[in-house]
Amino acid sequence: MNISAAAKAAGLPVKTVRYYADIDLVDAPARSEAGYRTYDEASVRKLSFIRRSREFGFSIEECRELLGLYQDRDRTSAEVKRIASKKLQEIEEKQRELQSLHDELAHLVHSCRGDQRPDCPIMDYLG
Amino acid sequence: MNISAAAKAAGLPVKTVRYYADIDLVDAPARSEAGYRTYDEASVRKLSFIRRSREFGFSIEECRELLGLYQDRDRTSAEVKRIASKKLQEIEEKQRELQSLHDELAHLVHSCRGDQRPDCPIMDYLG
DNA sequence: TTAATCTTTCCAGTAACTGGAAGGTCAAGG
DNA sequence: CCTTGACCTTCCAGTTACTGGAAAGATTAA
Repeated sequence: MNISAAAKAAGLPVKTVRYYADIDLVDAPARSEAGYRTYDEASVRKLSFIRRSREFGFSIEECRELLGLYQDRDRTSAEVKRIASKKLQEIEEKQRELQSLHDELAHLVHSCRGDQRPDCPIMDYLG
Repeated sequence: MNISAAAKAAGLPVKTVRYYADIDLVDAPARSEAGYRTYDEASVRKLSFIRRSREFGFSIEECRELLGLYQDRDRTSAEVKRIASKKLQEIEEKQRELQSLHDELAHLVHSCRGDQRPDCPIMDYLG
């Protein structure tokens, strides 16, 4: 799999996929005869995991820590569990925030007439 | 109201409040005798509007556009509704993604023995 | 064969802050 | 009145996480 197929599968721009290897967030991929980066399913899963983590406000460094959970075989599973549980709590908090954001916006959208009259409650609320 | 009170009321860092005026996203605030920025309820509402919009995933430029919509009463609410509906769909997609991230991590946490042995069963998952 | 569409590296630029120095202001306590 | 400490100011530099573009090599489809 070349970089654009992998990027598409992971839901990331090609540039970003290269960038993540440049900063050693992921391993440098194998290269083809011609020097093209080649990817497999495992690297795509990893990139996808990073994308999802990034979308929810985890910094690159936090992603590094999360990936480390899976990769550092020297860690005891107790430590993995502790770190993962902490991140899980953070994710659950983000879920609650996102839900309230969703409810708020949904309420506004549904109470908006959407016609030609400039009396939209979205504007009233956010203004 | 000085900048820190306004920032607190709007839920933004002081630095960010100054930044938003620097980039002309909001009007430059009035100044006290000593040169301190002074804010009123209206400017706090506007800053709060921007914070909320940013939390909904609008970029600074989109915030500029939304502020323009809000301030131009000749626009129809249909246009505002269209933009807000699009953002709502994006939030719903984010919710699905966040759930999958949650599930993945929860699986890791729950399948971990939590003892001293480094044999978490899904450590191989990401390659 | 040729045009289009990949891919590479490298370097520069962007978005949206964020930190820190150097210094002025203000309210409270001694 | 003086000092202390928490404010505030400007300016400039640094950060994070990409993102764009040039120049050149590789691959594919017609």
